[in-house]
Amino acid sequence: MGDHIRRNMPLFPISIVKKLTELSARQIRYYEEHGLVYPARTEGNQRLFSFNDVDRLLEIKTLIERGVNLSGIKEIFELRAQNEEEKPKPVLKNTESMSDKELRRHLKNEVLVAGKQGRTSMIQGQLSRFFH
DNA sequence: ATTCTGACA
DNA sequence: TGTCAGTA
Repeated sequence: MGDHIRRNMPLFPISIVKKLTELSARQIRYYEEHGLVYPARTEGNQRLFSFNDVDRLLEIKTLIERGVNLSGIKEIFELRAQNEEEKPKPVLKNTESMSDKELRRHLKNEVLVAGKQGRTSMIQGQLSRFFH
C-alpha cells in the first residue's frame, strides 16, 4: 500500500489532460459537473488531475463512444464503488450454489470489472438488461 | 499565457 | 459541445 497515493496525486493541469485523453476542456469540465470526476484544485482554483482522474476520463470516453450516457456511466461507477467496498469477502461461492439474485449480482460484477480493465463490450441498451 | 465560470447564435 | 466574454 503506497501506490494508491501516487495514483491519486494531484499532478497535471487541464491542458495536459486534454492531450492525454483527447477530450476537450469543455467535456472534461462537463463531466466534472456531473460528478463523474472530482479533480483537486490549486489555491487559485485551477484543476489538478491525478493519474486515477485521467484513467477515469479515458474510461468515460470509451463508454461514451459505446453509447452510454452520463447517468449510465455514473451508475456504473457507483455500482463499482459499492462492489469494491464489500470486497473483503472472498469466501466459498461457485455459480452453481448461487441463488438467482446472487448470480445476477455476480454477473454485474463481471461486467463492471471488465469495464475497469478496458474490455467492456456492451452498449447502453444491453447494459440496461443487467441494471434492473 | 492559462484556466475558470456562465451563457447561448 | 463549441465558443465567446470577463476574471483571476
